[in-house]
Amino acid sequence: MKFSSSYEPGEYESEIYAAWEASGIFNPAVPTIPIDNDGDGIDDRSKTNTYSIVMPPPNANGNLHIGHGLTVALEDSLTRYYRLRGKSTWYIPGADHAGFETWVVYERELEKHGHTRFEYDRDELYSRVWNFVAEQRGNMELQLRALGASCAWDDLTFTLDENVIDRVYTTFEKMWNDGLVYRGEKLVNYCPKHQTAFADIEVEHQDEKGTLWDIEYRLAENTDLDAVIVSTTRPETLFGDTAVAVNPADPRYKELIGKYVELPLTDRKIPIIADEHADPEFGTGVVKITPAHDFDDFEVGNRHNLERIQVISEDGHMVNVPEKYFGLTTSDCRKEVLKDLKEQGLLKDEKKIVHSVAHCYKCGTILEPMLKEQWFIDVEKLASVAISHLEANEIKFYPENKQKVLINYLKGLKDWNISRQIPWGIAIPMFRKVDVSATDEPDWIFDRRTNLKEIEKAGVKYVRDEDTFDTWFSSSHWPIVCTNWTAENNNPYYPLNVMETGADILFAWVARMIMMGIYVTGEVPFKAVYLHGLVLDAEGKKMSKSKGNVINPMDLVAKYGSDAFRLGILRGRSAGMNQAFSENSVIAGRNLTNKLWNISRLIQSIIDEEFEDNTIEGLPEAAAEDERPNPVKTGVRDATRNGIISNSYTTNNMGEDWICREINNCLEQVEKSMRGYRFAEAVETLYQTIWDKYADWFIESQKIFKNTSLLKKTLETLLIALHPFAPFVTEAIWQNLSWTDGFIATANWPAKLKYDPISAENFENIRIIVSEVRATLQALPGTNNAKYPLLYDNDSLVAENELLIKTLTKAPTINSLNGSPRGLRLALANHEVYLDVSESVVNNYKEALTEKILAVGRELDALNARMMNPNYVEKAPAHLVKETTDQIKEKESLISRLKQQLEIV
RNA sequence: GGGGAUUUAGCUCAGUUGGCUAGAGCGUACGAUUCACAUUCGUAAGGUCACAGGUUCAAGCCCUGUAAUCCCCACCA
Repeated sequence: MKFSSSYEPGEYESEIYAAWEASGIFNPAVPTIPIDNDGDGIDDRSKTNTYSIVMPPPNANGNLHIGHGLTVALEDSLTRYYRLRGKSTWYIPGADHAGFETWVVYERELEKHGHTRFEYDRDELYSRVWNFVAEQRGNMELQLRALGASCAWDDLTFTLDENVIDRVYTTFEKMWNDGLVYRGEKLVNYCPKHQTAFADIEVEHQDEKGTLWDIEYRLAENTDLDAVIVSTTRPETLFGDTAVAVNPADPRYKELIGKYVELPLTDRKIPIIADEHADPEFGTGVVKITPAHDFDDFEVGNRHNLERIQVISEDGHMVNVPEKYFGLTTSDCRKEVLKDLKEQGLLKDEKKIVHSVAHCYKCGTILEPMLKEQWFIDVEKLASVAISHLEANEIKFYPENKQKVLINYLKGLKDWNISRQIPWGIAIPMFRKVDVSATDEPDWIFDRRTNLKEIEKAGVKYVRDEDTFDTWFSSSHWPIVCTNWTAENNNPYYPLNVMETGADILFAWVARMIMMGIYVTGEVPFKAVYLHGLVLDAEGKKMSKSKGNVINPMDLVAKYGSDAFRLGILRGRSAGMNQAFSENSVIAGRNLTNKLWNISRLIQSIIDEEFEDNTIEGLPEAAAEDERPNPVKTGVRDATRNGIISNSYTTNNMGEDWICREINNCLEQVEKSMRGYRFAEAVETLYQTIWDKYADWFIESQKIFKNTSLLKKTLETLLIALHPFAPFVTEAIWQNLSWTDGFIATANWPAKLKYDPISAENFENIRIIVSEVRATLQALPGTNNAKYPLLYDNDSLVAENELLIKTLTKAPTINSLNGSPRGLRLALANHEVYLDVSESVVNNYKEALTEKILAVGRELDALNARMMNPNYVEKAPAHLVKETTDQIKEKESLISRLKQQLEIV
């Protein structure tokens, strides 16, 4: 006996994964480079059936978290399903240099050792981080294997691989030539701690309590008013004020437009301008304008040609301010300014308010709007082309509504800042002219030689821009670089069949992949997008380190097995929804794997018994166990795909026909669910079929009538169907069964089973009878352990299945009454089955019987009411009306029988 | 301000062109048993499908409105 009494995932998982990997079955069957074997000049691969999917690359030096666990469960189920369906599947793994994330980790590391980034130059830092990542790398790859990800490891793409950088530079050059890249001085969100700018999308806004101060700005000339009051939450920025604005339609200040006010604490005079930005309803209706430190004011400044005075430096200290305040931090400066304003009587009021404040998503530092020269992508064209492809429904979205959400986002998209002031990333391939005398040469040139700090072209010297690309700029090329798309080859793996990723990066990543995919290849990069929501803790709360409710997927894998984790995390989950997750669902998954294991164990023992019987009768002995090729042990497998081995089978009784029907339904349901990306539904269907139908009814009935060919066939079918979701246990069983061959991972998806539908339907009656016997036994008062003989009268179905019914109900005996009823008649409309109990027991059951009659009566009333409605009879489909009529007959017959019973008592 | 979603059993969720006498897992209660599996088997309880209208022979599902919860984007001097 090779099957132990329970499934121990730890004994099989790593061995099985190693065997899969070594055998090469995870590599696509169709080459990923062009071929033309038939010599017709057309790439043969474009004629084949491919399925491609790329992994959103996990951080190269990190560990997988629960979201990765979900991603793998989803993507690998798809991959394995389509592999079984005969497609050449290519699941491409990746690793992310995770620019900013990794940089933050490394910078902390530097700090720990008493260093700062400013002690090193860019190239030095880059190679230091590279080594740091190299040392840490590999954990997450092992974890992906533990989760069963059937990806093509040879094709793993790292976001800093040469081909990635090459492709990114090619695109950037094209954009530069197309005029989609420009260098501009703009306000950007800037983290003073990390000293880098961010894209709008990386900024986290939080509502916070703050103070709104009213400050008096005195008029510099004589008018009706002596002064105006402005309100601000950031008094320290007043040194950067270059105007105050009023709304042109505001009658209160009409006369003041064009006049000047004295800027407090300075000797500057600034103009009063008219701009729509000033809201007459807000505060006094007068607003100070600080173009260098506020996004709205920046716009106002552009409209009125105002000077931009930067008063906060990149490391968060005051500059370009009166001596007294110079060099202070912004918060110290604020205190000083408020104190001084108060002394001069210019601070008029202060109010507590709640306003939203921009924070660094990594360190939480308040972001400073900072005036900087950066590289920007003009997104207008890219976005509008993307919108037209989206509106043509070239990409199917799961959930559907995200398509609209994405279009809405693209419509309002602003130019994209792609410059980052951190060394860990892909260098921006732009060089600035240093020789100012070379007036004919452009200020900036594109050049790929970013390994050099300085280059010379046509005798002119240029120095490299020190900035790196926003990681989303390079990762927007992900489907292109992972599939090795080129303009020359007609790559059958591009576009991807599906892009599966988190709904939270729809804008940051998916939107950009679509824009870039179309820009580079002319085609959308994937045919479908499946977005998963957040995995929340058991209480529905977001997981976070600070809350201490983080679930580590690897812990669950170690405890219950990889399959249990996958089944558990898929359960009850649907596209785009944030959903709770608890260990319980993993336990349910573990129980299923164990159930399946034990089903297989039983079936194998039945096969073994038959085999022994046959050998006794002198049939030729099968190959000894040891001679059977075991790919898990040898790491080698037959190159041919497996067929289903047990193709010859027949059904011999109703239970067998019934299970064939149920398995067919299950297969159909799974196929349908997978087409619609309804993973939870597929898992649910398999769970029900394997447990409630196969084990509880079919296997139980097979304890009486053994049909080994059908047992083999049905077990294989269910194993294969479950394989995409529970790859390890199904493979472990497959390898342990005596008659299977090769890997289940490359088996063929099962065909529908043949069966007799009438016979299958009859088995439902048996199930109804058995269930009624069990329920009645439970309901009989005071008869907990009692077993009663079964009696029946004039019932051919029961007569033919005496043994089966007796076994399933655990009745001591079952006999025909031959026309003289006794005992308790069961509540069955079409069958006469009795429990052989004494009159006193029946008497005790009277109450339950009455209740039952009432219940059936209520159902009957509802049905009758339906039929009384002439509109129903007239308008409802005929088959429904007939169904109702039949049900009425059945209920009536049941009631009359139960009433008879009651009368007898 | 703009956009998107959710609300079904104690909990987590299914319920796909309306046919439902509303399902599952977990949990609960009662019972069983050593025979593939106690990671088991059997039985049961538990729901005015958020609320109010409407359309329809028929509404959990479609329409209108209301409430609660949540997310994203923009803005908040």
